[in-house]
Amino acid sequence: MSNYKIDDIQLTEMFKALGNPHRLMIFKRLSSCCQPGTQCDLEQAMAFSVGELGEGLDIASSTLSHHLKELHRSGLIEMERQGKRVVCWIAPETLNSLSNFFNADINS
Amino acid sequence: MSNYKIDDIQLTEMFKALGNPHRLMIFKRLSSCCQPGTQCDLEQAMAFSVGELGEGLDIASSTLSHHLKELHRSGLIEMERQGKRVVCWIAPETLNSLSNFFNADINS
DNA sequence: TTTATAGTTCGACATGTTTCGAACTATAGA
DNA sequence: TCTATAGTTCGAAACATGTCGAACTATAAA
Repeated sequence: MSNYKIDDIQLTEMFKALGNPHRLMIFKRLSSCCQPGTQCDLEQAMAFSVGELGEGLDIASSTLSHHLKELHRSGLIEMERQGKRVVCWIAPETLNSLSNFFNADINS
Repeated sequence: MSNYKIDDIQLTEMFKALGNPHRLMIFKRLSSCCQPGTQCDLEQAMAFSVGELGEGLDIASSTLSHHLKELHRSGLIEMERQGKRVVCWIAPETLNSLSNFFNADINS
């Protein structure tokens, strides 16, 4: 089921976060653990490190860090230090909530 | 079914368009004709005029016009002059495509 | 304790975005 | 044809964002 409703301010922040090509790439990379039609409920199972997320993006690490901070602030991703690295994963319920926004009860 | 895949550039533009509080409000207003769990297949049946979309937003008409242009350029909405007014409606397939993006096959 | 690896924070700069009001275009009706 | 209504375009100002390199912090390993 999961009908948790995100408020408009947070929704705007999430879309703003995804409205940048680099951040969209990062988000897609993080989403790649989720099988079609299902929710990624393993959460951290397929988490990526900051360095892995930046591969192929051709941006400075400081810029990458900034983008990840934006994704985190918007509520789209979670971050946690694990030893030398910081790992990231899609915030649970995020995919469902956003899918629902376009799917159904948008009616304010 | 409808598995039309939007490319990353257009996707970024759509999210950028929705990443503004005024434009998100407009988009939600336009989506309000769609019933929960269904696609709005009447298309223009519940189209709104530019003026109607700006009601309660408390922005200048030039600003409203700019926001609608952004929503249109991103591919989220359609616009058409009907007499004295210009009417807007959600671009068909948009809601499905975006819902699918979060629902399933994000895998680039 | 020193060194290497992994990220973050900071300041600066260039570029985009939001917003307005004024001036404009398009249509319909008197 | 003149006027009112509905939107758009333009230029300017204020503000936000994306980017970098340099300097920093945190952890692990030699």
